[in-house]
This record gives sequence, C-alpha cells and structure tokens, in this order.
Amino acid sequence: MQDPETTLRQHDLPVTAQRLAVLRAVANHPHATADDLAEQVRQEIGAISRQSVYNVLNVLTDKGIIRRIQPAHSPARYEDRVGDNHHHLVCRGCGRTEDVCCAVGAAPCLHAHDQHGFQIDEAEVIYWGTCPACRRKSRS
Amino acid sequence: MQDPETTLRQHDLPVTAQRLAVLRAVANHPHATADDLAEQVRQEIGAISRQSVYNVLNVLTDKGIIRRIQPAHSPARYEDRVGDNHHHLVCRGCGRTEDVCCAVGAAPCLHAHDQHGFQIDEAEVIYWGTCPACRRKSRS
DNA sequence: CAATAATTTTGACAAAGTCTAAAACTATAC
DNA sequence: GTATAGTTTTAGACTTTGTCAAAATTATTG
Ligand SMILES: [Mn+2]
Ligand SMILES: [Mn+2]
Ligand SMILES: [Zn+2]
Ligand SMILES: [Zn+2]
Repeated sequence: MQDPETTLRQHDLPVTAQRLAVLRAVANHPHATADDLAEQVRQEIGAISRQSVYNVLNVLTDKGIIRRIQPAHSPARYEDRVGDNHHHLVCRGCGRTEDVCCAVGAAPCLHAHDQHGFQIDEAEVIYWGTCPACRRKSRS
Repeated sequence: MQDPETTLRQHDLPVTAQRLAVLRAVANHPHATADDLAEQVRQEIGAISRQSVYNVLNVLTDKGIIRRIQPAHSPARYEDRVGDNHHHLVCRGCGRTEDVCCAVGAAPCLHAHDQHGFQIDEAEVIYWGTCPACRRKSRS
C-alpha cells in the first residue's frame, strides 16, 4: 500500500486528519472492528467521533480502498488487503481472524452446483475452528 | 424430519406449544428470520413473546435440531436441514436465500491452505449474487 | 483570503438480540 | 387426579452495532 494521502487523492476524497488516521489504523490492525479502530485513532490524533469512524469506513469501503468482512457473532471487521479474493479463518472461541489464501483462484473461486438463476459475483469462505490458545484453555 | 413432538422428547426437551409451533414454522419456512417465524407462530397459535421465539430458537440450535446462518446485512436465519453441510446462495438485492449442495463433500469440505494451528471444523461458503427478480428490476 | 463544497460532530434513533425476575406451565411422584 | 419441583414463558429494561439529520467545522479552488 502506498501512503494514505496519495490513496485518498487518487480517489478524489478530500484529505482529512480523520481519514488519514483511520486508514493508517486499518493498515496497522488488519481485521479490527470499528471500535478497535476508533480506539487506535484516538491514540494517534486525540479524538474522533464515533460517527466519523463509521463515515470514513463506509466511504473507504464504497471506494474499494478497504474491505469489510462480517463473520457471524462479530461486529464488522476491516482490512486494506483488497482485490486478491482471499478468505478467512475465524476462531469460535475468541474471534481471532487469520487470512487464508484462496484455494482455487480468482473470484468467484468456487462454482455453485445449482445457480438458481442467480448471477454470482463472489464466493465467500469462512473457515471456523479453534485457535491454539483457545484449544489450550479448553483442555485445562 | 419426524414429527416435532418426537424430536423434542428425543432431546429431553419438555414439550410446549411454543416449541412445537416454532419447530413447525422453521420446517415450513426455510431460511426465515426470528421475526418471520414469530409472525408464523402467531398465525398458528395466536400469541408468543419475542423472548420465547429467541429462547426456543437458541435451545433448538444448541441441540443441533436446527441450524442458524448469519449472512452479512441480514438478521440470523434458521433451517431444519442439518447435518448435510450444504451451503448458501444469497441475493445482494433482496436477501433471497437458496440452498446449494456442497460440491466437495462432508464438513469441513474445503482445505485451508495455511491452518495457522487452528483446528478447523467447518468451511462455511456463501455465494453472493443477484437473483433473477432483482436483475430484472435493475435492468429496467 | 474568500467562497463553496464537503466533512465532522452531536444527539437522537433503529434493529437485533440478551438479561432478569415473576408468573405460568410441564412433568413426575404420590 | 393432586401436589410438588423444576422449567419455561412473559414483560420490560437494557446492550450492541450501526444509521439519520442538522449544525458546526474544515478542505479545496481560484
Ligand atoms: Mn483478511
Ligand atoms: Mn439451507
Ligand atoms: Zn481463539
Ligand atoms: Zn433478489
């Protein structure tokens, strides 16, 4: 990823301290929630409103600069790794989220058996399991 | 599926009118939301509290009698087709949800490239697209 | 620097679901 | 059948995640 200011200008978005900080927070904390990111931004620039965090995340997502993922039992998570159709591995215990390379290729990377007349544009895969830390905990 | 009363007794669940009605509603309306189901149950037995709908759906899900799916931008949906590891095809426009047979086999039906030490038990696949009705609408 | 357009903030609001304690019910044992 | 113990259901408050709308502030353009 190039520097956040360039990214914003390339997408015709006025550059603001809030946008820069959110973009940096997403880059430094992959798969963080809006709340996590607000926390990070506050440590960096002092203050930001909850609404602005959502505004910025929404506009960045709409422009395709970042990606939103929404696993069950979790608020939305964000990452700046876009355009490579990778998938995710989520811990049922603690929500820890890891990237998984797409097993098959470009999106949609899996072929639905019966498409029911739908025009499919994405195959989202979430692998569910238990991370090493949670496994250790449940064994003890 | 066998009859709801037998199912409940087999799982040591006291039989109540609410549970029977919710179970029947799930069977008759695959991929319905809690709200949809509450509506159905009210038509059948007259009244049920919102909390009871959630209580019943939770206990049935915990026992593995029904299954909960939670696609992005949608409240949870329920179905009684369990244990066959099938997947779903969801319309981005209207949320219409169709079953898709698993192309690969038993759960977890896909192999994560790097497991990150996780113990994976399920590969959840959601195919995203546009259903015929929504396609027609957006073309006009 | 001034004018304009866009963003940020504030505060109210909404949807989906959980928590609690009291009331109502079910199952079991006489 | 009744009484009892144990569950379930109910009602209402509450939480979390996110959106809406109007006013205040800031960025861009010339
Ligand atoms: Mn990722
Ligand atoms: Mn299904
Ligand atoms: Zn974990
Ligand atoms: Zn549709």
